[in-house]
This record gives sequence, structure tokens and C-alpha cells, in this order.
Amino acid sequence: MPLALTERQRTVLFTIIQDYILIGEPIGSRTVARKSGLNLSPATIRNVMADLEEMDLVAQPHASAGRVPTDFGYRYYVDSLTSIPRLQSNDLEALTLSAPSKFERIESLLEQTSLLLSQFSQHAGLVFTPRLPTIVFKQINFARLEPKKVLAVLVSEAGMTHTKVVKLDEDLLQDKLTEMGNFLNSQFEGLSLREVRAKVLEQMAEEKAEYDALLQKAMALYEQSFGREMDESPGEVIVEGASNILNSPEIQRDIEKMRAIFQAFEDKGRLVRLLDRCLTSDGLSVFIGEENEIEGLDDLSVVSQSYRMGEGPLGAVGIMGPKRMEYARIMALVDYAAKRLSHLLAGEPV
Amino acid sequence: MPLALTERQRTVLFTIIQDYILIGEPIGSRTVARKSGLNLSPATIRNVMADLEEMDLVAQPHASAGRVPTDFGYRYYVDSLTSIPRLQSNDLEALTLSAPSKFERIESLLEQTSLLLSQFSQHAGLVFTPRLPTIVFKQINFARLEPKKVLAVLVSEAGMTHTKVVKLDEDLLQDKLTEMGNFLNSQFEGLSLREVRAKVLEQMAEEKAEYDALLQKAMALYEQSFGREMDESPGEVIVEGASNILNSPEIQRDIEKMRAIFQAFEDKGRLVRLLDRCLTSDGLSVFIGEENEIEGLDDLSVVSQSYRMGEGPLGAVGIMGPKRMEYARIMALVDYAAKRLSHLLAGEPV
DNA sequence: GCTTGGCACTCTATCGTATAGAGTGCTAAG
DNA sequence: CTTAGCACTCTATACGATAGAGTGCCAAGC
Repeated sequence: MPLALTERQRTVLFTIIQDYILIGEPIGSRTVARKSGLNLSPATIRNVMADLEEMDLVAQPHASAGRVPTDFGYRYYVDSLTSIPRLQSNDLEALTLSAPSKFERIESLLEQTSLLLSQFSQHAGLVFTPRLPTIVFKQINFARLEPKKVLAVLVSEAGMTHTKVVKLDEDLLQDKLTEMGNFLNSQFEGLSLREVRAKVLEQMAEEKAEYDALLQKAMALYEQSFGREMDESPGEVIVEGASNILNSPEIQRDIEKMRAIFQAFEDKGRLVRLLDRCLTSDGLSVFIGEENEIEGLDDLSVVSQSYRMGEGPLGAVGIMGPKRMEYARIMALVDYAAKRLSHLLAGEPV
Repeated sequence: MPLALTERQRTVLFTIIQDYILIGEPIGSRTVARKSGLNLSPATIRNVMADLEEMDLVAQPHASAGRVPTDFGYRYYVDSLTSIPRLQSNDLEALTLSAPSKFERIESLLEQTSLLLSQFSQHAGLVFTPRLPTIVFKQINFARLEPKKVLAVLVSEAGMTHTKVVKLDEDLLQDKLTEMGNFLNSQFEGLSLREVRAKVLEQMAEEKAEYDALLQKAMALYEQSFGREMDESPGEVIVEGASNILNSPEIQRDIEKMRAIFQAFEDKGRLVRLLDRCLTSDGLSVFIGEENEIEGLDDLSVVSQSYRMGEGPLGAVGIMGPKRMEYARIMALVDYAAKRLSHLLAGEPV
């Protein structure tokens, strides 16, 4: 049920949130009275604040302090930003200047994007690289390195490459390898790696009926080089500007929290779980505090947006920072970065 | 000039250092008197300590505190470990169990090594990947992705692969590309990339005299895909367990220092400068505090050892932690890891 | 001449107390 | 419903006192 607040309550809540985001200290009734625009005395504001506290939208750090937004309060605030915020013109200008408009290697484009997000937000920038099972097969090549040793190179539609050195039981000459590659290319182009794998397993099970030995071997070679591993591999996460987390005073106060956060940053597995959550909720997603459900990151918020190429989402970009972040601006930033990245990947001008 | 200390001074100094490393607080004359094994009263020890302070080997945080080793003191201590320390048997046992003894991808081997160093030391693990100009050319392949778009794959002797998508002015068919690859392979195998590049530039300048057009193009294609970029690219650094830095109390006390350290960790360029220093001083190197000359890391020490394959050093592994680290154990650990890595890369059993 | 016990001195860390300041909740009046 | 007033609470800060650790130095002893 959508929480129903009176206009006045909303105004007070938003004043508290915005001011708290700005200055980082509990906001008192006096301050709200001055800044809210409502022409009310602090005493009246106090009554409203008590209501908001009742609703768990704000809280007091201690009995005689001002109010601080709760996770739930931030949530209400973010939810009431009906549309995705647009970039302020100064941000837009600066971004146009410093964002990459072309790229050589997709990996470095992703890194630059993470760095850009970090620099503009003064928080940590996140970029999740494409999850392997969802990427689209473009081409595979095999090159003979030494007797019984083959280099397999897989290229995705997006232009990412994956290589693997495979040891074989028998020695295959380059001619054969090329033939095998051509065969696989003809079979798999345009399929996702997940689909490719399903097809491989299926046809390997089919007892060599249709295909001759070489093509059967091609399937086996694919399976050996990219099959199992790819299906498990969760993709990577590129974190830039993690040290910005140290800027926020509420984190500085608690060394234990700091350690937990940095440990979480190092645990790629935990971060990748975030990606799942970002991709399932399509569009721009915001996780506030404990909402992100990642152990150790419950004092941070994450704003993320997926980027895509063709139909499906490929991965996601995001910003991670203290719950006390400028949500509107950060959301605009992330959305812009994701859109720009999608365009660049598609080869469109930006 | 090698600083000459009396036996007694050495004993006192080492007692202070070892005890300080152990407990992390300034060491007083009373404690030294008890633990040094010298049968002397605290008063006598105090006289010795005053001498050591004179020589800048120890210092007092404040007038009525015990002594703490200076960088110079640590240096003397480390220098007097005449040979590289051997691993303690319990460490050796644990390492034998958990260290990888084979590997699929060289990249993940390097990551695992960094992680291992971090876990065993409870400090940050470092692994510098091979510097590109020094790696040895093994094989190059070109694959036609689309008209005028070629995938170049370079394999090094160590088994690392580097890929690049290159856009061409003209469309080259796969046959031609293969031929070009074969030609380059015949020319370059066994050379370092630096040598390869020199040869390429030289022959491109030679006005197409000896080679026919295709081979000339092959050279140009190499230059376009890996030439310039490789010569500049400094290699990567894999840091694991950076959050361990937060365990040390002397860092915890100073938030500013913490930020500086984490910023340094994020600045790959700065870290790579460390590599230079590690490689120039051949063998096991130890940089204590400001000795590492990297801005922001002057409160940390780095222990590193290069790993190799064939003749030249490829890169380095290391541990970075507070100056108050167990140097002997850490040095043994790093040396072991580097040796093991070298063996694994050479394909020898460990 | 080296060693040592004794002693005065210094500096830190800690604790309790007092105080100022911010902000609240409540009540009663407008 | 709004607001002024007031008592109350909690924090942060400063201050002084105290205990503890450790030093440097001196004079006595071996």
C-alpha cells in the first residue's frame, strides 16, 4: 500500500532528507521551520516530525538530537521521484567533455565508464561486465600452438574476446582446426552462449549419428574450451574509487564498518550477487541500505542501470555510496552512463 | 659504511624490534631487560637505548614513552638477516596444502598467488603481471571478423594471450591473413616484444625493398594491433586483501593516512612504479616505509621477489603491509611464492 | 669504569564533574 | 490547529585530578 502523507508531512520529510544529505547532521525542528518554506513555528514542525517518526520515516540518533532519515524514509523519497531525473546542465556539459566517445578495447571502455561514474559522483563506480551465458556468439577460432596444444579464441557480438589454451589427446593440424572452427561458426553464430552450450550437449549426446568424426570432435573441443567454465563464470565487476567511501563521515566513525565494506568490495562473488538484483529489476534500480541484501554493504546505497546491446541486457553500471547521497543526481548520472554505454557498444554515435 | 654496533646494542635493538612487531606498542627498558636475555638492569638498558636513539635506530613517540623502531632501525634489522629466511615448517605445511599445483589460465594462477600471499600474511598480496615489452613472442593469429575488421591474437611464451580488434582500410580474406600470421611467426618467434617492435619498425622503414606487399602489410598490421600499445603498456597489478591494511592499529588511528593508502592502491600507475623498483634490485627486495618512494605508501613496507621464465624476470610478487610486519616470515613467504610461480610457469612440478 | 638502585620529572590516558548547547515533548493559551 | 514557554534529556567539551609508565640522571657499589 502506498503510504499516504499529507502535503505538509511530505514537505517536512523532504526538507529533512535534502538537508541531511547536504550537511550530514541530524536536522532539528528549527532548521526545518526555516528551510521548508512552510510558515510554521518549530513547535508545529515538531508535531509533524513526531508523526513521521511514528511512520518510521525518520529517526533520532538519541533522545535530544534532530531527525535523520531512515532507510524507509529514503525509499519514500526516491519512489516519489516519478521519472528518472535528468542531468543538470553543468553535469551534462562536463560529461560531454570527459566521457569517452569512441573506444579501442571494450574492456577499457568499461573501466573508463566506472572511473567516470566514480569521479562525477565522488562515490564508488561499478561496472558489471557481461555475464557469460548471456553473451552472443560471434566467432570462434582455433590455433595450433604446439603439438596437442591449441589456443581457442571466442569473440562475442559485443567484441569481447575470451581465450583459452587447451591440451588435447591427439595432435590436430591447423587445417583441421580451421575446419572445425568454421563448422562451429556456421552452427552457432548469433546464439547466446547458453544456447550454444545446450546445443553442444545435445548433439554430443546424439551418438555421432549425423555428424562425422571431425565435427563431433569440434563440439567436444568447444565444450572443453568454453563449455563448462563459461556456464559457471559469473562475469566480472570493475570497481573504481572505492576509497571515496572513506569521505563520508558516518563511515569514518566506525572502523569495523569500514573494514566490512572493504572486505565486501574485495569479494567479487558478493558483488556479483548485486548484479543479479540489478538485472532482475529492469530499468534504473535503487537499493537503499539493507535493501541491497549484501552482507557488509548495509550502510551503503546502490544505484544501477543495465546496459544492453541488441535485445537483452548485457550487464549493469552503477554507483555505490553512503545512504546519504544525492539520489536524483546520482540516478541521472547512472542512467546517462548506461545509455551512453549502450549506444557506444551498438556502434552508434553519441 | 656499515653501521657498527656492539653485540649488546644489537641485542637490545633486536629485542625492541621483535617485541614491537609482536605487540605494537612502544617498548620500555623494563621489558627489554626481561626479554633480551642480557642479565642487565633496566637502568643499563636505558643507557643502551639512548645510544640507539642517538644513532636514529629507535625513537620515542613522546618524551616518556618506550622506544619504537625507526625506518632505519628496521632497515638494519632486515639487512642483518644475512640469507633469505626459510619458511617455518607449519607455514610450509599449510602452503603445500593450499597453494595451487597446476593451473588452467595463467591469469587465474596469478590471482590465486596474490590471494595466497594475502591470506598467509594477513597483509595485502601483490602480483605484477609481466611487463609487455619483456614478454616473449610465441605466435600471432589473425581472424577475419567482418569485412575490414580483423581480430589479432598474440600468444606469449608464458601462455598469456592478448587480443585486439583492428579495423582495416581494405578487406583482407582469411587466406591472406593466415599467410601474414605465418610470416610473422617465422620472423618473430622467440623474440621479446621489444625486439619484435624494433624489427618491425626497422623493416617498415626499409622502403619495401626485400618484402613483397603482403609481407609489408603484415608488418603494418602487427604494428597497428600490438606495436605502439604494447610498448607503452606497463602491465597490470593484482592486489588482494587490501582491506587487511585496516587491521593494523597504527593505520586505524589516522583516517587521512588510510585514505591516502587506499587511493594509492587504486592508482595502478603508482603501484606499477613499485614494480620497477622491485625488478631493478634483483632478488628479494624489501622497501621499508619511505624507501618505497611511492606517495601515500610511506607508512607501509613492501617485500617483493621477481618471478621468471627462462632467462629474464617476468614480473614480481610481493606483500605490502605495515612497517611493523614479521619481516623474516614475510620474506620467506614471498620468496617461496615467487619460486613456486616460476616453476609452475616453466611447467615443472612443484 | 661499568652497573645499578633510587628518585624526580614528564607525558599520556582515564575518569569524574561541571557546563553549555541543541533539541525535544508537553502543556496551556491564543 | 498553532504556538510560546518550559522542563527535561542527551551530547560534546573542557577541566582538573590521578594513576601509570617510562625516562634521564646521579651517586653509590662492585
